[in-house]
Amino acid sequence: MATLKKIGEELGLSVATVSRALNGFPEVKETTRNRVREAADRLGYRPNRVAQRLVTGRSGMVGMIVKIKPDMSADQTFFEMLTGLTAALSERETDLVLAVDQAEDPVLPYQRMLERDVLDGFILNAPVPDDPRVSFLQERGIPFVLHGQDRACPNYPTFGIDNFSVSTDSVRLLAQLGHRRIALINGEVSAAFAHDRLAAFEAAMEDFGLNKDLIRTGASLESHGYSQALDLLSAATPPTAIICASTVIAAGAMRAIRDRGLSVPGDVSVMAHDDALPQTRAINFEPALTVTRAPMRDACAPLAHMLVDHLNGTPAHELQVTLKADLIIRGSTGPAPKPEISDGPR
Amino acid sequence: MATLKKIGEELGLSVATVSRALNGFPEVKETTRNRVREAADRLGYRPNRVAQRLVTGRSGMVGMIVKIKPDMSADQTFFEMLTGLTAALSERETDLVLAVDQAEDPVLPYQRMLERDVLDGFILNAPVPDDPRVSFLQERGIPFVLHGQDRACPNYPTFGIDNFSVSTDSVRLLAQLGHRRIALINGEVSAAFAHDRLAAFEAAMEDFGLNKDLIRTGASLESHGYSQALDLLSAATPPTAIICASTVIAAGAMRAIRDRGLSVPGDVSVMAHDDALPQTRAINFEPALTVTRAPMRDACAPLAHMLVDHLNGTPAHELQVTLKADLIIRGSTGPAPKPEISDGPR
DNA sequence: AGGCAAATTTAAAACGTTTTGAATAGTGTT
DNA sequence: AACACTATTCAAAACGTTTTAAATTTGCCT
Repeated sequence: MATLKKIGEELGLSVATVSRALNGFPEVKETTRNRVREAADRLGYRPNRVAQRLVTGRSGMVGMIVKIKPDMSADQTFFEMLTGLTAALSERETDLVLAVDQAEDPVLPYQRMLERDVLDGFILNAPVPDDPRVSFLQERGIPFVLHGQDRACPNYPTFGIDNFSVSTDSVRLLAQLGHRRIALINGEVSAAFAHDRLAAFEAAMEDFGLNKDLIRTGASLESHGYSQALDLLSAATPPTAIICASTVIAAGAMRAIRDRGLSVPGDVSVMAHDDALPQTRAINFEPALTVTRAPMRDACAPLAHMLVDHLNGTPAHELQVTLKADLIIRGSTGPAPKPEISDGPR
Repeated sequence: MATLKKIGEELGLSVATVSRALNGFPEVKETTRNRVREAADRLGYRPNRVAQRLVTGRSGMVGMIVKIKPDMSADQTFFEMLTGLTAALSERETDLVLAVDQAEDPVLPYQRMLERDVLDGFILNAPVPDDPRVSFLQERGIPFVLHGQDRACPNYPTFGIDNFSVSTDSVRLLAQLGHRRIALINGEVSAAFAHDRLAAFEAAMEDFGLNKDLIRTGASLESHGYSQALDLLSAATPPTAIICASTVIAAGAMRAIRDRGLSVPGDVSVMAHDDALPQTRAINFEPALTVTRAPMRDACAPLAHMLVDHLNGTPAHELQVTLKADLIIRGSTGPAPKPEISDGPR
């Protein structure tokens, strides 16, 4: 293995100069820098990361803890995230150390990982409102970046989408199409994103003077979408439009609508939020699904770079990105069916 | 952070003694060792892994590359493996660095990972016959452990199951039950395990003087099991027993048998090899599935420990384990139906 | 008490890098 | 030719550990 010393001996230079030459310090003469670069290339020099880390006090590793479900499966997006994160982190000379969490206590695996290891920081995902992991890591001063959002004005880096606008845009679109009875089939409200979308849905419905009583919550499963939609449609005043928290739920909802002998969008408009799950593509729906869209995979690179930037000293308040979701109108939404007499407020 | 130096100053000892005391060297006096241990506990000492690695020349990280399918999903067992591996590796103070492989060239991701990083070794899984990754890593002297088997007499650590006995045991069981027409619905023969099971199936059938022409190969999918079984059963001389490469395939095969109006095991016996996939449990079949069994999860700890042992100098030939699969007889296998006239060799 | 071996401890080197403070080389001015 | 800069390079310390070789202490025997 070529080392700085070897390059120095080769050229009659000190290690200090060689180090600075390669790291782009301004005080080294250009001709020297070129000689050093040439020698480094020729000898196949690669900096010893372990030595770098010893002196800089950093480990070059960040942690992420995957929560798995009892059936040992994980989120559909997990591999996409993993791919994107490792790729982006490797650009910054950073490794991703993974652990799997089966514990009840959400902070325990983080605690264990900190004890065992020299991790520079964490990537946190799938936050719940007032996430205990956030306070845990903040108390100990461990840097992290949160995927999603938890508090309104956090003092830590976050990257997420504006879940309020997801609901607001959806409601506005449907209201403008003349829908009055708009249902929401939400995800688990224990998740922060669902919590925010619910609050925004209620607020938007109120803004438009609409009843906000058609709300269902549960897991992001096809079967949940199916059963909840079926239930909504069999009520005395069924919805004419359904907003689904995910394309998976939308798939179930559309199946329920068809089973009731109704059509999309003739009788019921359907839309969803689209995280771009590889298995359930909104474009492949029949008719193609109208969505608010913010692909999970777009979050990988920003998350990685924000965390490394934060480790390098960029203050948290410069590292807070909230993306607005795109609104993509396709065939699954249309004008509300002709209003019935009993529709309006009495 | 407490360091060796700090503990030494606290007790009036040199760092060398403190180091040796904590690492269990025999030449340090017991009373001293206890004083050091007490001080280390009291000060919350944790060895700086980066410093340890600098001096030992090891990084304390091993790599594993996950191959994902185009739909961004991975093997069903992946999370189970991940859980088991990280747990076992952490016992040996080793981290698992994960990368995701989407490349065509199987060695490219390994090359990239080696360039970028200071990895001590690799865990290789899902080998193909004459796996190019094996020769690649061997050429460069990178230690690794292979999950599964590739060659008959490898000179590297391996942990796998005896796929020959999987087929032999299955064929013997069915032959002893009087079956003459035994089919094999195999996995992709590109995988080493399927290749071995096929070879052993053919050999075993020959040993029993049976025709070995009822062989199908393909992906480990329910739909593959279904279509292949359906096809086999509609032949002129359908099988009376089907050996499936996995429980997933068996699920499809059993569905096909029922769709043909046949019963298990009355008309057709079904058995499979069981890697203990969490989603498809042999015990939950109706009737419960007879299997050769070797849970994937049992491989995690051995793989981890074998790799670390190998890194610590244990020679490869002491690190080669081939487990025999258990044969678990349940309700899906039974005596062959009454033989027809045309059965025997003419 | 003196001597010798064994038991225990120590100082120092090593790993490869970054960084501090000092030294040298180069340039232009008087 | 001496001076004052600035530009460039260097030696050495530091990070925290392991390990080698040497030094010290201890115990035992005469």
